[in-house]
Amino acid sequence: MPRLSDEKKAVLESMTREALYEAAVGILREEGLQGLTMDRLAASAGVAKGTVYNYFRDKKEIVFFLAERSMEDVIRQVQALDLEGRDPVELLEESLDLLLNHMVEKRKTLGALFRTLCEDVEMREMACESRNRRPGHEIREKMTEIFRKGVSTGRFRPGNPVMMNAVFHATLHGIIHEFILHADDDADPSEAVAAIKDLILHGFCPEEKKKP
Amino acid sequence: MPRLSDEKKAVLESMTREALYEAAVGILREEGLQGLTMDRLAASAGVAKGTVYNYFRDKKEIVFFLAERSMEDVIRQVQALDLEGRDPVELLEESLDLLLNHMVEKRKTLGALFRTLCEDVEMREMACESRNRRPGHEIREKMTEIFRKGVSTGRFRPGNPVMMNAVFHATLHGIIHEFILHADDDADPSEAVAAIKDLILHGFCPEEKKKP
Amino acid sequence: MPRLSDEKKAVLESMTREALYEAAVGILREEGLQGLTMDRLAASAGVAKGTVYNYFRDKKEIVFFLAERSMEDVIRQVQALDLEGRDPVELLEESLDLLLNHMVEKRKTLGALFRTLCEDVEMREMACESRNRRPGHEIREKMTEIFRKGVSTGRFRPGNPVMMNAVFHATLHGIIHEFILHADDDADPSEAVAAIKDLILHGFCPEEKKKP
Amino acid sequence: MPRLSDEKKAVLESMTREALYEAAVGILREEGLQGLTMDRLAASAGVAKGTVYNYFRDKKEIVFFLAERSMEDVIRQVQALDLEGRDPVELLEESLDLLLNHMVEKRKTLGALFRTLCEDVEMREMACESRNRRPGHEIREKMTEIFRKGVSTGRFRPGNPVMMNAVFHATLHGIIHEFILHADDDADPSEAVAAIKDLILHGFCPEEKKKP
DNA sequence: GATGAATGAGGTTTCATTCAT
DNA sequence: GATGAATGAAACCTCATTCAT
Repeated sequence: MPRLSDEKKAVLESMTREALYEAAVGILREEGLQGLTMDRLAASAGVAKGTVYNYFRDKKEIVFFLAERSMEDVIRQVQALDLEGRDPVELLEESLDLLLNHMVEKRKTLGALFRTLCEDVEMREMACESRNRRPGHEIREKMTEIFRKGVSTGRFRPGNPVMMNAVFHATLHGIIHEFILHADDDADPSEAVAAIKDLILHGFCPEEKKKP
Repeated sequence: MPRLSDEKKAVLESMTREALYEAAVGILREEGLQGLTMDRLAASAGVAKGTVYNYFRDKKEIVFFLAERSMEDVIRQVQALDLEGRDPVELLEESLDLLLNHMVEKRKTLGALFRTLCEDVEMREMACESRNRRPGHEIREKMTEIFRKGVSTGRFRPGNPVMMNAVFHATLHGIIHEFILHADDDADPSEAVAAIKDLILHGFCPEEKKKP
Repeated sequence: MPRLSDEKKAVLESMTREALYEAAVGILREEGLQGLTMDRLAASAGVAKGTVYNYFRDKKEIVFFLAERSMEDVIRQVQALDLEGRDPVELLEESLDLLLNHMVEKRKTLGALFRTLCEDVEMREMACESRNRRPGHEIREKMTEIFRKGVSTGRFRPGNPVMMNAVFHATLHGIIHEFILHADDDADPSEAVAAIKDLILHGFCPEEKKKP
Repeated sequence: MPRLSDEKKAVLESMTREALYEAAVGILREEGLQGLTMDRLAASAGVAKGTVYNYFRDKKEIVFFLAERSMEDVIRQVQALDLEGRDPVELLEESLDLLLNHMVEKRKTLGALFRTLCEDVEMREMACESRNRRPGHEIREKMTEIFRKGVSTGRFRPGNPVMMNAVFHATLHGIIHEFILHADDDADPSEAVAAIKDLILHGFCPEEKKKP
């Protein structure tokens, strides 16, 4: 019967992990990154301080986990995009939609995470150590492909696809900070989203017909 | 007699302020935001810790001062732009040049400042309390005018000028974080700057002739 | 049937005890006393943390066990010395050889143990509670006999044998700390050993002929 | 009038230092090294925790300070010994008297300190980094001179003076631990002291006439 | 009996701010 | 107005021990 026991354990463990995730996200939303202390996190998740350290080596690992966890969905969605035989402009628009929706939904969490990731020197180095640890790198890679295709097929303006991709992400990054984060919680972000799409699509793709 | 004494005082005071500014910027550049403690600031400026508190109520005020001080130049430059009888597209490009140059020059300082300003909940509220306290608001206002003109004259794409302005600043903000901050100190940012200009100008202004 | 089962149990239990001993000694050797945490001990011995507590009430008991276990050999050897009809000087030298050899071999372990035993107030009291719990007390008792004989036969200098014995052990104790412990791992301790023997033998036994 | 002010400050500072020293010694005496936490030290000295860190960078520095401070007297005394034209045996006895008296007086403090110094890996390295930082090194150096003289003049037994010196100090070290520390607080240590002197003097100096 | 996740008291250190001189 | 020692809240992290499975 060890099978059952193991399963139970796994379930319990994942429950605690989940509780920690939820608690952390909640704190970020309400009090910002400064409120995310180990004490508060433990209390908010309903576990002892030491327990948190059974799940994460240190605070940095928690932020990493949060980052990865809160991007899981959108990473899957972007990765699921089939590039073959598709118009790069359409692909850019589709992925932009995915990303913007995701950002609107998780604005607070993402905002806090990006800031943490940028802020902490050690953490930035950790993230850059291996390309693969940088949260969201999968998205960047997929998008690079789209930019490459768009440029090579002439559907995008000429330019270095890698640089365009970087500018693209920088823009999204800025949007999170400046825009969504500062907006009132209840404000309808749809107008802003439209303006951003406009900038990006016109900015990268030459005139002609875009999705009306 | 009191007249002269007052002047002396003012001069001395402004010298200390200046020393504090220089010291703070130096620390930010070398050690990042985390290194900016009151102890280090005072020591680096060559004054006592208590003296810092004679000039600034608390740490937040210092960061505010830094923000304002390090944008003074570019604010003046942007404000000096004469909008009358000029082509909005040209104006957009000119101001973009001003802003990007400024950003490249002061990347480290600005990066640290923006992050602080975003991060701290209290500080954000303080900044929003009165429109006028938000550092750089003068630039935002001037740029809004440009966007308004561009849209109304048809030189820019149709849209809400206020929203476009916000997207514009968000993009610049993102650029600072993602781009300039992460780049190696010695990396030549000119290619990135070009890509950004491309995005912005094409993104906001309809095809036709742009500055070659 | 129960007989066999009991035996099995005993064997298993002693195996675990042995594993714990080996693991503890290994940790002491490599990382010093600070590395000896219950977590590391359990992991290193290949058992669960809780299991350790089935074998030892608490951490202090482990250190006690280590102390006793690592002196077992030398205790047996010293106890095996036949005092009857022997020259006390010879006996002193023989037992000194035994003890010094032992110390050189197990310097790291013994060093860590002695320090722990000295340090912890509770533990010291526990050790003194009953004479019999003090690790190595058998050696002390045997040596007292030798000193008694040596003094009463005039082969040793006059003095209180108990006090001489205490000084003798204190010296050995100091040697472990200062000498063997600090020496490089590869250093040849033979010169030091010779110097110690010299001090002890000349110090306790009046001139004449010693083992050349 | 800055002169007076500076003096006052110096006095105040040295008073706090003194208070910290006294408090630390008191804690060591009563609760052993484990009781010496920053919290307790601060409370016991009547200052805030942060204040302790204004005087010592970290805990290790405190222990170092204690070590140096509690050996100051005896270091001065030993250094004051005039080696010229004196009998090495007499010198050995005199310095031994100084050291033993000192040890009897400060047994608890010294015991705790030696143990700390031995125990902490980092600290041991710190002490050994430069010969000069090892507390008490002045004594060791002076004594080496005595041993050198004693051996070269034939007043001591033949042998490597450096090694003899090391054995000498190891013995004293062991004495502190085993002997004085374990003895009841009220016990008269004079008999023990006599036994130690006997061991050392006979151990290092060949028969003949010693101080009666 | 074995397991190892949970516990939480306790440790060290940092740093913005105050205030007597 | 300048000074900087004192403050103490608050942060992160460790680890011996317990206990439900």
